[in-house]
Amino acid sequence: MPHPLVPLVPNLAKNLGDLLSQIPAGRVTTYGRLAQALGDSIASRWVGHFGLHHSHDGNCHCHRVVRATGHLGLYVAGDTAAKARRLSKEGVIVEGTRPEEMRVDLNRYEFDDFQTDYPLKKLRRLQHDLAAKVRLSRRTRIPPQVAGVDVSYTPSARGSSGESSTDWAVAAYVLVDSDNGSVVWSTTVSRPAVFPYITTYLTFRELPILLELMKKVHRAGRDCPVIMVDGTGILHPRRAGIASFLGVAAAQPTVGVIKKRLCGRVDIDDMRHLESRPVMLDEQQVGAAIRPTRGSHRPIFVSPGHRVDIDFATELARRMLFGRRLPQPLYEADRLSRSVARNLRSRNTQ
DNA sequence: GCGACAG
DNA sequence: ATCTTGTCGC
Repeated sequence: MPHPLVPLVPNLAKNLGDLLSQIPAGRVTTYGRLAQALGDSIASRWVGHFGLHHSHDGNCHCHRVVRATGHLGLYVAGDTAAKARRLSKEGVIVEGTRPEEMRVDLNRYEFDDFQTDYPLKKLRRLQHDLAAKVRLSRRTRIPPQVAGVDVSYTPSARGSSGESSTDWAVAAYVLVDSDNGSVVWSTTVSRPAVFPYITTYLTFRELPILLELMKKVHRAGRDCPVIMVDGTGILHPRRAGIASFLGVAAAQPTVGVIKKRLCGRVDIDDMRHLESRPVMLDEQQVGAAIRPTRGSHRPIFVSPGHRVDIDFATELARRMLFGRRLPQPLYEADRLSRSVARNLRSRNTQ
């Protein structure tokens, strides 16, 4: 039985292709405008990446996308000068001679009348709905075993003709003994990665494969009382990181751990080894920063996913460190998923 | 100049 | 996340 969350993930590449096809000859738009038409300007970096790596043919309108400054930017089917030639042929005046100076007058040519249903807005709605289901339950007992999950990727294999193919995702689940950090059991799952990485939308890239992984874990009778996730929980602009999604979807306690702060404010000056400091977001504590090692002052950031509170999430992360920067379940899940992804790549390369 | 955003 | 060589430091 497919999970209700999975079919709701849109085909963002197709949505973007549809938007591109709407830009008429003689007009241009910007990467940011396209991202807004998708529903969130934060996606503009992915739009730029898509512009340079999508499967391109002669009918594609991607040469009609320029930077917010009016500068032409890069082109998938040649250099910036080739992009300029195509625009000139369509009646757009390109100023400047050196490629990095070439620009168009956006006041004159910008097209922004997109027909769209804003797919990323719908995903934000899903995040708000999910946040309302999160329960921050008090907990004190560290269970005898703790699980960690992480996802790695194979670089997309590029054919000699230059067409790009889909990345493959590899998800790993590692069960660790909480007294000594040794690996008790592990498993992995692989599948194509369809949704792109867009910050604050990581859930829609990785939740489908994590749910498939959890199904496999359940069939093997290896469910765990608490799962650590390489991603954040309520430490998220909409209080709905991937650890919260996984916890609610799988109805299990989850703890989110990240290496780089996603949002919120925290004072990390002069932290002592294993000290923790609150991460605040809109006057509310959403997690904690922990200095995990003696050597580096660089903290990790922990937050509740579901069915745990901030104190438990913090204490669990501390207890699972065993001297490493990352809690042992996540360290092992990272190593395993990465090594399987590496082998997948070499198999596909030959 | 400011802000800078998981994997 | 992945791409990447040597280099620096314990």
